[in-house]
Amino acid sequence: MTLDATLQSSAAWFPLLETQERERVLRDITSTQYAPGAIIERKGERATAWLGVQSGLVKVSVGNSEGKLASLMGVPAGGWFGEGSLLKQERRKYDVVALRESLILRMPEATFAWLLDRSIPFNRYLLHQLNERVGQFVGKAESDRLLDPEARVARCLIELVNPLLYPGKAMRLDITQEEIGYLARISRQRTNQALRTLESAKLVKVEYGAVHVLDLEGLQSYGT
DNA sequence: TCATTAAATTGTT
DNA sequence: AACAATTTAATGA
Repeated sequence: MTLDATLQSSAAWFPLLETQERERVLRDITSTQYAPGAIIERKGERATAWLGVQSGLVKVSVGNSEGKLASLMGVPAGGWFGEGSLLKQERRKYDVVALRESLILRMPEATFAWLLDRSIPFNRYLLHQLNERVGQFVGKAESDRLLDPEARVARCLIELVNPLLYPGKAMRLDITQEEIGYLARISRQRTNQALRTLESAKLVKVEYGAVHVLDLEGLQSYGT
C-alpha cells in the first residue's frame, strides 16, 4: 500500500489538508516497523516527531517518579499522539511501547509546526483531539478506583474506540483479551468474564482476537 | 486447493 | 497459574 493511500485511510486529519500540504507531509513522514514489546519512544528523550499508528496497537505508559505504572493509554491504528511534548518543547514523560506488531509513522517536528502555522482544519483536528483527551482523563480519574471489572473493561473499550470514531468505520478492535486486561489493569481471566457479561448485555460482540463494539452509549453509561 | 502442523488465543478450573 | 479447547497462520503435497 502506498503511503498516500495509507494516510487517507488511517489518519483522520490527512484528507483535511490541501494538495500542497499533503505533498510535503508525504515527503516528510517516515515509517518504522516494531515488534511486540518493542520500545518506540523512551521516557526522557527529547520529542522530535509526531507519532501515528498505521497498524497495530500501542500503549503509552505514564509512570510516576519511582517508575511504577500509574496510568495507561491505548492507541489503536489510526490514532496520532505525542503533540503535547512537541508543543511544549520538552522531553517525553511517557514510555511508548508496541503491544503488538505495529507500524509507526513519524512526522518531523518541523513539518508539524509548519502545518500548525498554515492549516486551519489541522488545528481544528488537534483542538478536537485535545478536548477529547481531557474528557477521557477526567472520566478516568473518577472511575478508576470504584468500578467493578466489567465497568473498567467498558471504559477501556471506549478509550480505544474513541479515536476511531469517525463516520462509516466499523467499530472493530483487533485486540486480545490479554491486552485488554493489561490496559484495564485486571487479569485475563476477569477480562474474559467481564467481556462475557458485556456480551450478554448486547453491548459488545466477542470474537477471536477482536471485539466489536455494538453499543457505545450503552458502554459509556455502564454501571451508572 | 486441501490436509497437516504449529502458534496464538480463548475458555475453564 | 496451569491446562484443554478452539481459531488462525504456515507449510507442503
